[in-house]
Amino acid sequence: MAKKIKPEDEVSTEEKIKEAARTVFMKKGFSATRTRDIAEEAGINLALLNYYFRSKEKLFELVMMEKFQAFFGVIFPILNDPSTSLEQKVELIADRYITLLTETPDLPIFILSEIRTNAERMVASVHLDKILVDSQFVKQLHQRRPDMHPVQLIMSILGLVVFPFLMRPLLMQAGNADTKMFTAMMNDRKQWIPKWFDSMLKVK
Amino acid sequence: MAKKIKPEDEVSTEEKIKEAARTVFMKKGFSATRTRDIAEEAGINLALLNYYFRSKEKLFELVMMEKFQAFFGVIFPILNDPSTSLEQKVELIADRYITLLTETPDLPIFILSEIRTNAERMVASVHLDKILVDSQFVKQLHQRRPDMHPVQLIMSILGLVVFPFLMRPLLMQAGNADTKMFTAMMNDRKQWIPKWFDSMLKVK
DNA sequence: GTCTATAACCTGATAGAC
DNA sequence: GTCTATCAGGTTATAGAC
Repeated sequence: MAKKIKPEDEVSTEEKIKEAARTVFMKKGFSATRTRDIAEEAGINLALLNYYFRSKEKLFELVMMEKFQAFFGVIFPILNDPSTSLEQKVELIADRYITLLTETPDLPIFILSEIRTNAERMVASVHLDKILVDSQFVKQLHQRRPDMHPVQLIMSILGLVVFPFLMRPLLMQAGNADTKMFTAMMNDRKQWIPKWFDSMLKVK
Repeated sequence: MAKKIKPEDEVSTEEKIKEAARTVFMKKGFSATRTRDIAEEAGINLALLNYYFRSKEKLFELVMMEKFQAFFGVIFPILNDPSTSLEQKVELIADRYITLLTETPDLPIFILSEIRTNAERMVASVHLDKILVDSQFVKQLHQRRPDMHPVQLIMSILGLVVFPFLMRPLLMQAGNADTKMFTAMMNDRKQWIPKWFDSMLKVK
């Protein structure tokens, strides 16, 4: 307590802008966002945004890197953990992603939308190729089921976990689900996705 | 032949603009697209765009409705066909979607991105709720597996089929796949997705 | 550090000649 | 129908006062 100079609730202007940027960029994407929106959301003046972050692009990149990290940071450590089995990896991915995305459901559509315009730059910072090719996951899968392509398996798990969050706005608007029901459905998935893959992963 | 006034390759200016709009909107989305981009792509003047379509928004809505129809028009007739079994429906969905998306891989990200900004308007034109609730698919599933939620099943099929196309830019940029390999992987899916669901759909 | 005012630029849309 | 020129409004970014 004595160490703190500022009280908990006193947030720096810089952080206020960053937080506002997270909110607005996530909701509308880069192109549809105006710096004025961010300034208003932050409760500060437009000029301050440029004072702290130089430009809309620089501020965006900051947010993007953060979100990118949040999204892919979940899966990489799991895939590379030598102490877990294939089955446990599947279970962990399902569990961690559904937990993360239940908190921030807009994350996948944000990432995927912005990748569309910016695939080159984004990819440079992930190294999907390196990370996948010599991961524990790939080795384990090759040993167990050399006939299965690791990318196919990853895409299947992520498809089952992430895709519902991409359809969420449509489902909820159409009256097929409310927040509570959607969350319940996703928690169901935490249970049966691992079971589903268990039978798939059995040695032929 | 005698009926045709214009030769095959002579495309009307209106159609040239529409086609350019499809290309540019699909690639960049509404906000990031400038009417000047479309005019340039069409090889015509900016003024002509407004002459034929009045505004950027009107032109976009045209394209959007078309693509929306292309995307959802695949699944609805299959779900409502009384002459096919559940298993056949799964197989048809996988087959038709993978064929469609192999031709137009940008379709899903386009639809989902624009829904984010425009969920309300879009949903009005789909009636997901009505169409799902009293579809043949729902009836058949309820009879066979009353414990399974139809939305869960649809999301799973679509997740497995559509999600890879959303990851495509990332995979290809990262060097994990080229166009040919991606297409091969998706054709694999045409085969095993139906098999996968077959065992799932068996009566308990 | 924070504000107001404004510069500099971009973008959708139109007027008017041909 | 098609073009050039231009308007009107909006957007990012900065200058300069406090």
